Amino acid sequence: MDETLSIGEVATRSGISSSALRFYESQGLVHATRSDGGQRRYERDVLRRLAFIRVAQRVGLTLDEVRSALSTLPDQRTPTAKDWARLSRAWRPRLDEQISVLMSLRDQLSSCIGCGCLSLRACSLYNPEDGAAALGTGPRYLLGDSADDVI
Amino acid sequence: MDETLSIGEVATRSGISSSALRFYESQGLVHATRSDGGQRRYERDVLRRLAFIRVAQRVGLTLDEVRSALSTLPDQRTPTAKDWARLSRAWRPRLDEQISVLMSLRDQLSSCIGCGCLSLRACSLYNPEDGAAALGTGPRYLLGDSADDVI
DNA sequence: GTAGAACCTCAAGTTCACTTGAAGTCAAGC
DNA sequence: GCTTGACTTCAAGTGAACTTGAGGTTCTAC
Repeated sequence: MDETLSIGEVATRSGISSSALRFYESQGLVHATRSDGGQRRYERDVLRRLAFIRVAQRVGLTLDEVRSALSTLPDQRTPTAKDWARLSRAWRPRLDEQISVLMSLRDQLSSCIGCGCLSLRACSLYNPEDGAAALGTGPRYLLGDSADDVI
Repeated sequence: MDETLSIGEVATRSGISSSALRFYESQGLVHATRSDGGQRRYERDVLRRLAFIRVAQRVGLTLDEVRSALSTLPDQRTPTAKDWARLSRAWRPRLDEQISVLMSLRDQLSSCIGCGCLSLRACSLYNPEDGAAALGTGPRYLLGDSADDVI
């Protein structure tokens, strides 16, 4: 009975696939030691770390942001409940904002449904307050551009 | 003064880039006639269609879903305000669900912050009610898997 | 000691919603 | 007539978060 876990065990217990675990390691999100034969061996506290990652993703963080957050954890000792609480507290405003954006979208939609306009200054579904600017190339998962004077 | 718009005019008025407009056409989301020289000419009502697409994306629809929705519009006549209202009414439950998922995440997070657990049955941040199953390959923008017994 | 499951690496593929670039054509004003 | 800017097509690239596959090694159990 040793104290470490194989990648398969971690995958089963965390619900995160082995390939994703290897990917996370390549991205510096988790760490594993190796067996004599070169296979990954995980400390038990990796599970909490993975839990953090999972929930952070649900909150909408990118893995880059997750890495930054994790990098503020102490290196020397196993993080405590307090450490994790500190990190997750930072999500609150973010969640609040997401919720309020969706709620205002819903409310505006209700008033737009009456007229079927969908498209005007009067409607303003177009101009969400969050000025999420140029996102570069690639897909846009949330559009935040402005587009006035349509129709 | 003709009645149609060039791609540049549509881009300016809709806030959607020319390349995106061409892409939308290739995906069957919008339609354009052609000038004698082969350049795109848009009817004025394309702007409302684009408005619909934009807002639908903000609600979280994929372009595939947008195409399905648009395909229920009448082919023979220009869609009326009523037509658009019918389509956007379908978004309401979707928005409601998104909001409630985020709100329960926020609430659970609040109670978890107290203990820093982030990871347990007691916490349940892991098991969101929406059973969004195997999403196939590619990135996961919203995780909905279950992973019990972590830690 | 060996079968078979589980692991390893590395490169390439996947999805979505576009963008970028190359190489050429059209349209408007002077 | 000519320049210039706006347009055309088509192929390939982008970013995020992984997955898949090929080809090989290790671990465990009998």
